[in-house]
Amino acid sequence: MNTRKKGNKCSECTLTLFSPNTLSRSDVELLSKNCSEAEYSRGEMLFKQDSLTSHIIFIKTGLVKVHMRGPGGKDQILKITSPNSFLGIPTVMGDKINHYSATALEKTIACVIDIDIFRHFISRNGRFAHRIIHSVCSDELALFHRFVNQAQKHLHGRVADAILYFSNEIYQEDEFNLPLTRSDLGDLTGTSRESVTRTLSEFKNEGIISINGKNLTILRKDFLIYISERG
DNA sequence: GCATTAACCACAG
DNA sequence: CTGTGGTTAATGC
Repeated sequence: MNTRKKGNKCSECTLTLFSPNTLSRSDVELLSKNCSEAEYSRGEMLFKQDSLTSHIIFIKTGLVKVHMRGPGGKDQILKITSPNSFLGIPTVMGDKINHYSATALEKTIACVIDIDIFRHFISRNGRFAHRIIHSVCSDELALFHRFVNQAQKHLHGRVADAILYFSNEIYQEDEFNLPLTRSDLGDLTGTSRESVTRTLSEFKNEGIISINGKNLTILRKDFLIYISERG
């Protein structure tokens, strides 16, 4: 496998921009020798639950779902990862085996980084480590919120949350194409695909959103927020 | 009891 | 992959 394609310099990669002024020139040089850019198409797995890991992945463009299969065999989406973030840190730092899978939701370009070099940066470069801890912590906070919301809100609130999440966090638009199937939305909101379908058409009938297929437009964001807040 | 919520199942585009 | 309808279990008046 070609690790350094012509014109594919680490110094120009968004990874080095991830935390400005933290990686020295020699760090970047080292990184160049231990990472490789890869492209994943929709539905392709970046890594799979229960398999061994040997890499950290940095998402440059695209969208990835991080999901875990539970004891009942049902999938739960833990989070959706957008560009400029790392994937697989908990696995690499906490265990050797992936506790979850990662699957591309759309065409995704990512940098695959050797774990030893990643650990090296963490232990030698305080600024880099700080930046990583910061991102791991915001992930954890976001997860705490989702966890509580999931447990305490009703179906409508959870689906409203998901719509607002895509609109606010991912697309910054009121109109967008859902990157997930209904079944995936069920896995994300902890419900069944049928309930997602029903809830979305109820929102549509009530004039809160307009939806056909994957294309969704938020018509009454205030209502959506209201529903999100009161289960 | 009766109503509501939401999962599960089956079948049809 | 989606939408729909019927059934069913749990929970709350």
